[in-house]
Amino acid sequence: MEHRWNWEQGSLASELIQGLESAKQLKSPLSISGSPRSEDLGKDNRDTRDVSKKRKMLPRWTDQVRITSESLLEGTHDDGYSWRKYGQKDILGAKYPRSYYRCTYRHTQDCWATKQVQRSDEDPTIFESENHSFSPSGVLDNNNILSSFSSPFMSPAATSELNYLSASQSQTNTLE
DNA sequence: GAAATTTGACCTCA
DNA sequence: TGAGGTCAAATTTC
Repeated sequence: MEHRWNWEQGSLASELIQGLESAKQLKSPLSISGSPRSEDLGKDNRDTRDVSKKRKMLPRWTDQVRITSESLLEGTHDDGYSWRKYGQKDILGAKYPRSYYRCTYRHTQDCWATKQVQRSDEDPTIFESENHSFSPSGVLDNNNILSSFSSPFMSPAATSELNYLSASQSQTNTLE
């Protein structure tokens, strides 16, 4: 895992800058510190019942990225995780389904990170990614924070979404 | 044949 | 009780 980070940190740094620029342009609620959203923290704090059955416990944060033809040409970026899709759901009020991804090495490397990718209704070129990452000890790992924060969008997850987007756009073009 | 994705069912929570 | 999140069998891809 660590070797992967070293291998990628150069490109990740530029990705981070790009992501921040995109976030500024989008006026997204993205926090520079990559902290979990306050509303979610509040929700988690309220939930002090049966610990074993708790859901939505992991620290999480969202990021938004506009997918452009340029970013497509740049190829895929890896965020340090290998993501595997485990579900997709139609979300009430959302135009596009939400996809659910988890770390491929969940069992072999105790990697319990998950993320959700949701296309924006207003702008289908924007993908909102919500990351839930933590180390097995329950303490956030710095690499996890940075890697998930910096470039979660062109991993296989986003690539898959892009394929979907491309297909949708092709259909739209055909219909027009 | 192994790994990844799809998708319907099931579970949990508000 | 409905919506969101996860599981797991079936299917697809490499």
